[in-house]
Amino acid sequence: MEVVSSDKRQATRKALLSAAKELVFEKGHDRISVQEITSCARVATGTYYNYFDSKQDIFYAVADDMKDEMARALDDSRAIIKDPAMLVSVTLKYYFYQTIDNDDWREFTHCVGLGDLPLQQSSEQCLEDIQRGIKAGRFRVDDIHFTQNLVTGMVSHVSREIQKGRIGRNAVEFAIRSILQMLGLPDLVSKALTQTPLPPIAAPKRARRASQTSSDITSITEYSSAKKTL
Amino acid sequence: MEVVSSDKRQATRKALLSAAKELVFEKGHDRISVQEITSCARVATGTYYNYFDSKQDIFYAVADDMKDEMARALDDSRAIIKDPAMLVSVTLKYYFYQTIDNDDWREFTHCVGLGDLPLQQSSEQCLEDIQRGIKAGRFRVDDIHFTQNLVTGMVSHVSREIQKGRIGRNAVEFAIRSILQMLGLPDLVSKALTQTPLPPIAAPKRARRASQTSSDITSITEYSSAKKTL
Amino acid sequence: MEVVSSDKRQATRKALLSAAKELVFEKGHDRISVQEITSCARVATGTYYNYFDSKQDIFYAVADDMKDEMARALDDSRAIIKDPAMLVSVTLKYYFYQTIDNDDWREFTHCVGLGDLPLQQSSEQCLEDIQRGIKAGRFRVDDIHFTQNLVTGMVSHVSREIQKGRIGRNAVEFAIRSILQMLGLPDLVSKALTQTPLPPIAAPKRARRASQTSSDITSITEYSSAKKTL
Amino acid sequence: MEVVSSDKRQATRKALLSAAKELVFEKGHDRISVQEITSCARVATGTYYNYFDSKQDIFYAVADDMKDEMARALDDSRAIIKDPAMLVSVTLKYYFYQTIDNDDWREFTHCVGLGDLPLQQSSEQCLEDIQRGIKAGRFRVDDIHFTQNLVTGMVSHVSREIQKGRIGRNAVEFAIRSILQMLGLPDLVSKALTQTPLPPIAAPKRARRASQTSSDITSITEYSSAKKTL
DNA sequence: CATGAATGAGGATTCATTCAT
DNA sequence: TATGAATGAATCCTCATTCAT
Repeated sequence: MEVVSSDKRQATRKALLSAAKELVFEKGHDRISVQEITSCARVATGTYYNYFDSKQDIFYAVADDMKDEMARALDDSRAIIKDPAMLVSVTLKYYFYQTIDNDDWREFTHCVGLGDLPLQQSSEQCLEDIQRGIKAGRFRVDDIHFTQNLVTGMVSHVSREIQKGRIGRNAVEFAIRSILQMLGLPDLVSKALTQTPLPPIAAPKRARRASQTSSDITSITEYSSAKKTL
Repeated sequence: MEVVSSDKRQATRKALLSAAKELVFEKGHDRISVQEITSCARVATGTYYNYFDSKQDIFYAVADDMKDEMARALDDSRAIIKDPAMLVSVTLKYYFYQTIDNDDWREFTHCVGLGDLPLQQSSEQCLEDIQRGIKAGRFRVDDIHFTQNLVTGMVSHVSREIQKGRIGRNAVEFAIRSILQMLGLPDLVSKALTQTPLPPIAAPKRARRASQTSSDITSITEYSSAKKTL
Repeated sequence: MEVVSSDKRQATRKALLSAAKELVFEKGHDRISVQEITSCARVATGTYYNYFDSKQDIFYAVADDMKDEMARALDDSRAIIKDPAMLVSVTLKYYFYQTIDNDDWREFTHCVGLGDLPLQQSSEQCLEDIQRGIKAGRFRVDDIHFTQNLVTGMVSHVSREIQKGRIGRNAVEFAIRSILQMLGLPDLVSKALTQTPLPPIAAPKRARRASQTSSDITSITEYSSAKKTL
Repeated sequence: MEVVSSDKRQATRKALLSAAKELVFEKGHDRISVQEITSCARVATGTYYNYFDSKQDIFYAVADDMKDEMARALDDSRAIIKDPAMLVSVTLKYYFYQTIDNDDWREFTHCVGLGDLPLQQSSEQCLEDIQRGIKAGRFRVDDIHFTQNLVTGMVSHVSREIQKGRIGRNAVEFAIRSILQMLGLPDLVSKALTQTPLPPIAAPKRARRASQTSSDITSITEYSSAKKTL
């Protein structure tokens, strides 16, 4: 009974979330009305407020949803990694590149007025990862919470700097290596771990409508391959 | 009398523009009402529509205003440059860095819903620059309009890529060198011109409130100096 | 089974009534939603409509509930009174003072939009009382129904006048005496019965929060003792 | 120009106020929607918000309006009174009886959720009256502000008590006499002034629809004449 | 041109009520 | 009967835009 009800409830909630997500990418957050969301989700206006307290609320929920998607996509890869250091390395790398490259996320956070919010590992999981490494004898840190906080801060900071073009993309590897060193790993190990290529993780993407930006200057996009030489 | 009236007209228009600009940086574009703009500019509500056709209109005007400011700041430097190639080089470099670094512009275009609009040289001026180079015998191009278009496109494209962190900042010099070569300059000359340091141009900036982002992770900001080594 | 079900039914009904009553005294009638009532009564929204036909309905029911409480509190006193004239006298006095002094009732009726509804004996009971007096040979009236109606009307009228301050509180005794005379009692008896002090009846009251009105003018409250001399 | 504009503005404002006042007496404050007010005032919905900030606001304005009416009605009488003591006496008496008897005010404040707000002289005017008496050598008080506050408090308190029927109407004279004594007048003078009959002041009244209360019991209203004997 | 009152469509939010389970 | 999700009309309020003066 609870299950049935819960099922229906979740379905409606999901419908609203999907509608909201879809609309955000069509128009900008402030152009969207609650009525548009509900009619797009094929429910009545009032139904919205059975699930969210205010118009803004749903956007935060969508953000959480996207974060969960990210996390889930990574979980499969994380599951088969035994080495704590490798786990940290892979996880950080994943979030770095998602923050930088996941245009959906960037567009969404901007549209919704969340600014340049970086995609990040939950601090809980980060903490667990560090603790696991300590138990396994691979990490050595003084204050575990402070360390976690610092790691989170570094990721956030470096992501932003890269996004703003103030530092290059290879700063990612550099940052991860530094973090691993901070966790007490020897230099060489840090370096080695960093260079391990990312296992192919199916980062969630929306179906894209053809971007109109590059189409008219395609002949120029060869320059982006220049990054290898720069 | 025409002059006086015209003066007054420009004054009112300027007041409206200033009000709009100021408000955009305080609140987000959609939080601003026409009535706020007019009351901030100390004119009546209706007056607005003697100068602009719609609410959106003023934001485009503000954008143009900011572009003009940019252009004027550059004009002094351009005035003393005789060599067309140098002119192109300096101008492109200026707009590149403005696009990338001028946070006011970025914030403004975003707030106003103009997206990631790059700051660019007007196509007219660009055309003139190319023509001047041709007359002076320094440039050699087949189709002058096509060339101008291509240049504009490249700047736009490369700016965006840098902003997204997909290529490093040094892509700027690379791009300029490529453009100069496209215009028919020999390799060495292109290279030389590119490396000429930018004369100090007083890029217009608003008074900034201290950013709170990096302050709490200052110990980490050393990494941003890493960009030199990366 | 009918009994069990009926028991449960009454319990739910009571829960709703209590919730409604409680909420009325916290917020004003229009601030209360059906959903608040149900959640306060710990039942589902829809359950409400198994007991009441509309939102307003429950407030009438609460009013009846309060009236019943009043009546019950009086019943003990009435039970031991044998003399019909005394019964009428005591009953009328009770309702008079309840109407005037019972702030809960006043607040409630106002909040709920019932206006200045006086607390009154049910006309049925009033009729019985009169009939009993007639059978006992103490009352003498022409038209029993008309008399009952008149009594009811007088109580209602006098209560209101006292509440509006147009006549003093002692009008209560005067009114009762007049009614007794109307019922055919000799003058002296009427007078004597009227002056019989009210037996202490535990008038139902809610727990009150301290009134903040008089506290700041305490030095003045001595004047309220003036009522004895006026 | 200012005058013209102001004229129109005041006209609209007045229309809204009248509409609101009228509607309050038809329905209860919460039954009234802004749209009803505006349509009753024959203006557009939005116009309301050019004059009042919220739905509640207009009711406070109506209250002020009614207060002003009261004050103006009294002003003629006040204008011809030279003696400060007489001025105080007459003024207080006026407000007392308005608070008690003005059913419009009572109904209005209740409907609007202002409770039993007493009609009072503005504290400014009260202060002036006291000061005038002092200058004329008729009053003698220690702290003028404290005295004013006390007077205000007494009026408020006594009004309420009378309304609740806890003290008789004659408490009015008693209260005024006490106040005059507080202001330093000799006993006999106070008494004499108090008994001066109120000059006939045209207290503002709305056209009343026939009250349904007393109509059916008219034969009983003779009892209200009982107040003389009580 | 300037003014500012008037407009009314549009949007967020609430809530009495219904109904399928 | 109980449930609680769904409904959508109603309400408050905002604001771009118009227009008479």
